Amino acid sequence: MTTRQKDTPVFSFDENTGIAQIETPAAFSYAETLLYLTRSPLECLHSVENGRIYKLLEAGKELLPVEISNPGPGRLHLRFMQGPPADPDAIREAAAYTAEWLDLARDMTPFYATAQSDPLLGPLASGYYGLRIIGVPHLFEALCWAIAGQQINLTFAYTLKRRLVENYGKKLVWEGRTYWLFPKPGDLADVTVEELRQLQFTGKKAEYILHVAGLMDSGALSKEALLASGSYEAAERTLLAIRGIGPWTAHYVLMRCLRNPAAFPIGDAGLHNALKQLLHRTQKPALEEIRQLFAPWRGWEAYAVFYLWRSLLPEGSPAIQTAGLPDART
DNA sequence: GACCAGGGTTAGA
DNA sequence: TCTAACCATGGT
Repeated sequence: MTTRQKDTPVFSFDENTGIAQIETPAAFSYAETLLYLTRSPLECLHSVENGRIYKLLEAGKELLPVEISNPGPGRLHLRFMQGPPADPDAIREAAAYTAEWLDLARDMTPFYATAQSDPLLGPLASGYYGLRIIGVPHLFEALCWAIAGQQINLTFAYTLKRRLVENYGKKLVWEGRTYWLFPKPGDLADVTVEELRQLQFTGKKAEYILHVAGLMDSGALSKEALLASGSYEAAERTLLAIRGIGPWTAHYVLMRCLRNPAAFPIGDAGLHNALKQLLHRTQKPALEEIRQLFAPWRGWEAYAVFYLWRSLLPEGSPAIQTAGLPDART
C-alpha cells in the first residue's frame, strides 16, 4: 500500500462510528466512479451495491473488508465491515489506498483547462466531469491484468483475472459477501506454466506472469523502485526490458499504477475504437493521426485515454461537434 | 466461420 | 530500424 506523503488524503476517523471520512476534491464524480467500477459483471476485486463499493483491503497483515460510500458532496465514507482495526496505521493505510485507487490527490485543473477549448476532448471533459483514472495501485496486479488482457477481449480478460484471483488469492466471506484479494507474487512461486494454461492463459502469458511474479518476489522489481528510478522514462525502460512487457503494457501500467498522467498506450484497441466512433469514421485512425490528435493534450495523455475509454461505456457519449475535427475518411 | 480483441516476440529484410 | 508471421483463445 502506497504511503507516500503526497498521496496521503485528508481524512478523519470517527471513533464512535468507526468510519473514516475522506475528503474529495471538487472535480470528483462518485457517479462516474461507480459507472466505471460496474463496467463488468465479472469483476471480482470489488462489488457495488446500492451505490456502495465493497472491497477487501490489506493493511499490514490484516484483511480489511471495507464499504466505501458517498454520504454527500466533498467526502467519502470508509467503513470497516468488521469494525475498525486497532492499529491507527492500518486505518491510515486503508484511507491512503482508497485515495490512490480513486485518484483523489490529482489536481485536474490543467486537464480541464486544456480540454475546454478542444473540439474532441471538450465534450468528453464536460460530459464526464469529475471522472478520474481508477487505478490499480498494486504493481503485480496491474502487470498481471495488463498481460492477461493483451490481445483478447475485455470479457475474457476479466474471466482470466477471476481465475487467477480465485485460484491463488485470499478469500474472505463476511455478511454474505465474498471478498477477494489479488494474489501476491509469492503466491505464484510454485505455480507452473501448465497450471496457468489450464486456466486458459496462453503459454506465453503464463510465462510472462510467472516471470514477473519471480522478479517481484525476489525484490528485483517493485513499484517503489520504479517510482524512485528518477523519471517515468526510466521506469518505462525498466518495464520494457521485461519479457512480455511491450509499449502498450508499459504505458498501461504507467497510467494505472504509477500514475504518470502522460502515459500513453497509443496502440490500445479501445482507444482506437473510441476515436473511430467519436470521429464518425469507418476505419480506425492511423497511429500518426492519433499522435496529432493528442498533441495539444501533452502531459495529460493518460486522462485523455481514460475519458475516451469512458465514451465506450453504454451510457453513451456526449454529442461531439464535428466542426473543427478532422474530416471523416472512408 | 470470419473477424476482432485494452499486444508481444521473433525472424527476416 | 522496420515489417510480417506467428502466437493462442474467447466473444460476437
